[in-house]
Amino acid sequence: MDDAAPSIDMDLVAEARRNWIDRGLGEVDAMVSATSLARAHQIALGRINGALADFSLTFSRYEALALLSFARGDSMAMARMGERLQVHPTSVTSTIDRLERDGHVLRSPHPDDRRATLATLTEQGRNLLREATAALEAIRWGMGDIDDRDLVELNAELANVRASAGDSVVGSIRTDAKGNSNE
Amino acid sequence: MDDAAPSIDMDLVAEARRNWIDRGLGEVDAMVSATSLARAHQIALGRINGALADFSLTFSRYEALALLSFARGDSMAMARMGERLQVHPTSVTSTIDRLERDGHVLRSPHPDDRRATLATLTEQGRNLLREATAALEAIRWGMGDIDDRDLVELNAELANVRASAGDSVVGSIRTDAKGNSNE
DNA sequence: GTCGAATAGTAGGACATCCGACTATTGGAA
DNA sequence: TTCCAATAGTCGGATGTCCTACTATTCGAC
Repeated sequence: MDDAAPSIDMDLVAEARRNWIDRGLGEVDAMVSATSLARAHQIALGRINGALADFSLTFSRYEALALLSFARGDSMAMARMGERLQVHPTSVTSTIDRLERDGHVLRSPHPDDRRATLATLTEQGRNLLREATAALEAIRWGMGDIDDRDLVELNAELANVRASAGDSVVGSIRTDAKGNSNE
Repeated sequence: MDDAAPSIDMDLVAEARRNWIDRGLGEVDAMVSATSLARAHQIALGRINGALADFSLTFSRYEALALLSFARGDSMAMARMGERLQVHPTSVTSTIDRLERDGHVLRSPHPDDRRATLATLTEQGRNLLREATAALEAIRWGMGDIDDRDLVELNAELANVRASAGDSVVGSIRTDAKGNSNE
């Protein structure tokens, strides 16, 4: 399981930890967490984008397609997409621009609010989404060979981070650190 | 502890999980992990960059400064920086460009290899790094109010992801899921 | 009803990141 | 010694993300 940048024969996170301790700096566990989180994200995202490259998609665009596919009529106002995807309105504009350029999405005026614009999944976009989803499943969404039990534990730990930011977190209620939650 | 984008009163990860199950799609735990990982990273990075904005720094530039501060002579060849930071050579060029522009780093020819360029921390860069580090400690590197025990558990779970990518992982050796490892 | 605050979308700019291509230099093989 | 592959750094281009600013529209207060 090697990918996402050839790894040096050294634990970069442990290296950072040692350097920090040597300097007598504080919040070492938090520093290590932030570092690990960034690296793990880089790894997973790299794998995901690698798999999606075969479809000329990126994770951002894939997420937008998936979101639309779950909406009534396969369409949604762009502002609402930004809320769901937790990105800035200008990022939605950018994402929809490219999806529309490639024929996966269509823009249309909102019937009840002339300020709003509806983004609608096209038939082509729906088909692409189906194929891309299969590809992501095939690579287990970039989570490597980690078994489901560990994934559930990981989710529980990550839920702490999300909860600390005020995110509503349900379903992943902290358990006995054995990972037997998720309704 | 609210920040990093006002949270909707709904667990977006749990929402995704439900949609996935409703469609009968597979690898749900992996999908949830990838989604949680992305969100947690977004939260932590947002807090970190928010704190660093007071110093006109970004996390990328901060990491480069910190890396140089750990090197002999506060300097390092750019290619080696790319290896340590796990980023593309062009990203190092970009990062050093801005750090040099702001007077935090200096470029100089490598004494033994005329192809290479050494990046060296300036006195100003060293001082800025010290202040920025204090600011990051103050916000616990974006990890919110999560206690150290949970952070160690989180690190252990994230180590699985890093290890799955071939990263050398030591120090964070999996424990009894109680988080009492780290050498 | 009218007017100002709030909302929706976009343009322009700054950053970070990757990729491919290109120049300069190094180093090992023939 | 010569020559080609590998390495170091940069440039240009594509994406994604955020911020600020601006236009258009909606909506609530007065």
